[in-house]
Formats: sequence, C-alpha cells, structure tokens
Amino acid sequence: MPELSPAAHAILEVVRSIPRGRVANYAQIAARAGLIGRARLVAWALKQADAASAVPWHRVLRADGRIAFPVGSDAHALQLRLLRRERVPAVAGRVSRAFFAWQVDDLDRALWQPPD
DNA sequence: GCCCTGACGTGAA
DNA sequence: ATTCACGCCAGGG
Repeated sequence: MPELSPAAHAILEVVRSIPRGRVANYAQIAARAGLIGRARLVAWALKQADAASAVPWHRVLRADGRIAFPVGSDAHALQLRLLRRERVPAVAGRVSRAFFAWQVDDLDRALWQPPD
C-alpha cells in the first residue's frame, strides 16, 4: 500500500492489538494511538488499510456498540458475520460494553501511562 | 482558500 | 430514545 502517515500506522497497530472475540470503538483506538479526539482519522486509516494489510477491522465499532456501516449494506452484513464468527453477540443491533477490549478506567490509565 | 463530505464522538436539549 | 450542534481533520471539487 502507498505511504500512510505515521499516525495511520500507529492506528493500525492498535487495531491489530485488539484480541480476538473483543471489540473497540474509534475513540479508544485513537486515544491509545496517542491521537485523542481523532476518531475520524481512525475511520480514514481503516478505509485505506482494509485490502492492503491484515487488520481485524471488523472489531472496530462505534461508541454506542453499533456497526458503523448502514444497516442493510453489504459491509454491515459482512462485519456482523465476522463478529459472529468470533462469538461476539450483537443484541438489538449493538454489542454489549462487556465485549469492549478496553474499559473506560483502563483507558483513563492508558492516557497517563502507555499500555503494557 | 472555501465548502462539503465522512466506517466518529460528546454534550445538551 | 432522538435529534442537534459542534469539534475534529484528511480529501476532493
């Protein structure tokens, strides 16, 4: 893939670190990549990366636990299938907070001290 | 430069 | 629960 900014690489690295069977939202990923408030950049980076590198993009959800793609779209259906394949349940169209890889307190700590 | 569009988030109404 | 206004910023026209 063509040149991605250092920020984009940092983002993809964080996405790669999401454990199988868990999910994370855009803001959390941005924060752990040292890019607080840059959730949209995470979305941008994923779009550039999808075909190029093997990142578990399907583990990235919106803050409310819903899939970012519009319901009914192919992408939405695919992501849901990939999540189900990892035993991540979506109740009423959204994933429970319990399945998020990093909880808020965890994230707060990460903001002051880099993750393990 | 200006304006609009996003795989977004947050807070307020 | 839903809307709305912002804040954010990379790209494209």
